[in-house]
Amino acid sequence: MARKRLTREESRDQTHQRLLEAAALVIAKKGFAAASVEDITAQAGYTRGAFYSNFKSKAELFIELLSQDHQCVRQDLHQILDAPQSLEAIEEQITQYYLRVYRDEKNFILWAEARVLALRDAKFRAKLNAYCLEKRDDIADVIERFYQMRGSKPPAPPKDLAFSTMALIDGMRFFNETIPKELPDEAAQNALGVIFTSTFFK
Amino acid sequence: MARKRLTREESRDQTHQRLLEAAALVIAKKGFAAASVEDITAQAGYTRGAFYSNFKSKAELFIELLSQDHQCVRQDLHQILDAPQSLEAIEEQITQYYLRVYRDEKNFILWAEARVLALRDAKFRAKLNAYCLEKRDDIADVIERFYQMRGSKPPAPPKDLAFSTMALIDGMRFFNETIPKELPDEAAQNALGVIFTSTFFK
DNA sequence: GAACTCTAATACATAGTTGTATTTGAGTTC
DNA sequence: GAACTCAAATACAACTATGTATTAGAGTTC
Repeated sequence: MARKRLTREESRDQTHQRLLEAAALVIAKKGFAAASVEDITAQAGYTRGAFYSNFKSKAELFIELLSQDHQCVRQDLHQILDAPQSLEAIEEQITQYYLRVYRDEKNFILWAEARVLALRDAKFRAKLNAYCLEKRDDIADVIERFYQMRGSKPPAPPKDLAFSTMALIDGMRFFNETIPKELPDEAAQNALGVIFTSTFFK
Repeated sequence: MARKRLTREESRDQTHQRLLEAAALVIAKKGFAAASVEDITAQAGYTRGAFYSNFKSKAELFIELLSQDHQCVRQDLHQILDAPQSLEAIEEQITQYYLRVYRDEKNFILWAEARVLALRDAKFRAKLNAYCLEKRDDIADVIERFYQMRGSKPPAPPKDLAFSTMALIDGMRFFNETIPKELPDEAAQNALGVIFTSTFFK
């Protein structure tokens, strides 16, 4: 039960990370605007002093939180996609990967919060857009390689098709979350599948 | 310049409506959570007394605001779609209609706010879902009639396709709003067009 | 037009939030 | 181990928001 005696830097990093995790919980639960600094630090087991000593503002904390999730998702995605493979394998792996991400309710809510915040905070929007474009480009790469493998031409610029894909998935995820009864997983996947198939495989 | 002397009911209705309009402005500007009752009434030229005399809560006001917009949009849509017409005419009119709705930034933001609020307020979500399903059914009707006219079978249940359509449009609208530089109107429309075409016209 | 009624203003009491200024104490340096 | 440094706690002052209770005054009723 010997608890390690932390160095100052380790201790600070621990606080920093705990605050981020607590913020994820509280923001998902109450929403970004309604989540007070007090709420976040209390959830993490600290007082507000810890917050102001670690972050300049709530928005800054939030963007760091999103950054971490973005990097995680991105890394996972690359691990799947970077090895060259067959069309069928890619399809299968993307589906599997997608199902995994799709299930994570907390992070889904965080990104939804982030999007509305981006509508009115220009600085925040700039950061978020950067992540968004990275993701788009990753997806556009896949689409481009996909069409190359098939030897056909994409029906629109791959980057635009990538935006469409992201829009479609996010939007469906929203309905799936708020009206699960009317749009169960199977229906959502089926509808997505139809559109993907007809767009990318026709 | 003779200002009409209003009856009590007229006066009350006027206040009610003005508060709704002011709320639309303020909520779009600051977000639902950050928009205080004071902000809203001040914007309308009243004090908080007017608010509490007209609404039970901010959420109730908001849902009424959304209801009005929903009914407007719906009525407009029906006016276009209810008269039987050719495939080409429908396509053209939907495009025109869509472009009009697509432009309205304020209401777009309001619905985005509404969606995140729906994630955590069950009562609010129930109301919003009702509007959402009405819209889905309207669109599903169009899709169904569309395939009947063409004499082919829809590739998925029309209601699910309707959800996809809504998801896609909302999602693209979001990118178009936050990253207009990367996704200008033409690109968004083009990408949407490709997906619609390949899904519905293949 | 006097008594009445209801809408919106005002007053009030409470509670929550923010950021900074200051203090405390655990880690660091020598 | 004494002096030092910095992360986090605490204290503080200003501000904002909420809902209700009460009041004022414009419409209504007779």
